[in-house]
Amino acid sequence: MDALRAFITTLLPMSAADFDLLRPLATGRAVARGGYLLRPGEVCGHVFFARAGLLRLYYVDAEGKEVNARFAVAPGFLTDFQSFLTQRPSRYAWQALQASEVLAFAYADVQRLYRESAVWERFGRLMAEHVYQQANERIELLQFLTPAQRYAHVRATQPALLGQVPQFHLASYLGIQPESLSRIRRRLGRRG
Amino acid sequence: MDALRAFITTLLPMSAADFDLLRPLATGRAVARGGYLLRPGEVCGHVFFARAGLLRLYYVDAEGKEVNARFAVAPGFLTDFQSFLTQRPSRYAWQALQASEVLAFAYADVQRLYRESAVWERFGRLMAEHVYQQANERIELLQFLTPAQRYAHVRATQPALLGQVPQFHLASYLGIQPESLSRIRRRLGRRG
DNA sequence: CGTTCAGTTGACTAAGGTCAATTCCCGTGG
DNA sequence: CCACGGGAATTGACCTTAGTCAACTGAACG
Repeated sequence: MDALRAFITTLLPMSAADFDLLRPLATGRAVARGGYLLRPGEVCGHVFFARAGLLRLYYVDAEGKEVNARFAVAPGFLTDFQSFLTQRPSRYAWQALQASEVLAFAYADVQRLYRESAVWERFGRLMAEHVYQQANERIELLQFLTPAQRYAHVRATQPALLGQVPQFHLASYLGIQPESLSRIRRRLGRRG
Repeated sequence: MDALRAFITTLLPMSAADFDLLRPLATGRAVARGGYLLRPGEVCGHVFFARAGLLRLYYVDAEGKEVNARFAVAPGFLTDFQSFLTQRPSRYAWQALQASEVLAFAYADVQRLYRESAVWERFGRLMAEHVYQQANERIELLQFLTPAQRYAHVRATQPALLGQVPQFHLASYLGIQPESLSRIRRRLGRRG
């Protein structure tokens, strides 16, 4: 809970009393390596806060291929925001790449919290804005950079990912094939 | 103003009194074809509501090439949300493709409105969530579809754009060259 | 008319995809 | 301790697709 409080405080400082409104809504949950927090077709009913572990969000395309959309490293929030907001079935899956521990917050609880607390309503806005900015960075990564530049960017900005995420998962995240990533790495030199 | 109220109501129904909090913050502005609401390097100090017209948001990449990020058709909101939220210089430009009329809402006014009105704070959250969903659709367009599929998708979901936006601007939006778009159109057949 | 610029077409290049074979890495069991 | 097995990573050969560059067409406008 302390990690959660610290994380939330970076987005919006709040009193202990305000934070206590959230506390009873949390449900702990452990996910084994390979286990799922969300499967395609399910409605994403929770926002999760990862206390420990590593997970991937992936999409299954028309040909049945998995395409990684993002990775979540603890500590941090994760959800399918689209499915969560609309309460419609998700086309994504959240799978643990390493054994992970999360806190889960249910949709109805979150919506009620928004209604009952101006501070949390504000937090909701800041969170949505934060998530938007992440999405925006991903758009710029995809639209303005070549695959090699995208790899270099990830290496520069999230070097921890390179060590923790298998290369074929990273390739999918970058929008290329594992073979291509291997060749890009050779061209750029293996430092990092 | 009526168009604005109607647009806002689709996101969050609100009383006339609540809407009246926004009314005095609006400043009208006309933009000639080719004119700018925002230039690269400027801080995006406003949220705009387009009452009439057509505009494009574009990015200037490292080689000086313009890449279209999105189009705004009236009625609708437009801003560089990233620059607006952080109040840091934008790397984008908003340019009118057709003579346009907008209402402008200044950053300080919007932030004050959030602080002073729970309804508008909520609207801010819903707006951020809405913008996030748009960003998400764009990510899916870029990451999961081939250029030809992207064109087909735009043709299917925003057919009005095809008639109003010059083809070379659309190509840039799709992440390809004008010559490639021309060939894709030939391959798919020119219906639409 | 002639100028201009978007759009098209063709020839060629470059970069990533695909498929198959091989090597590397690491954990397991003898 | 070492041999083996299996998935990940790499490499090679070839294919597909978009990019590039240049020429040409066509419609809009003065």
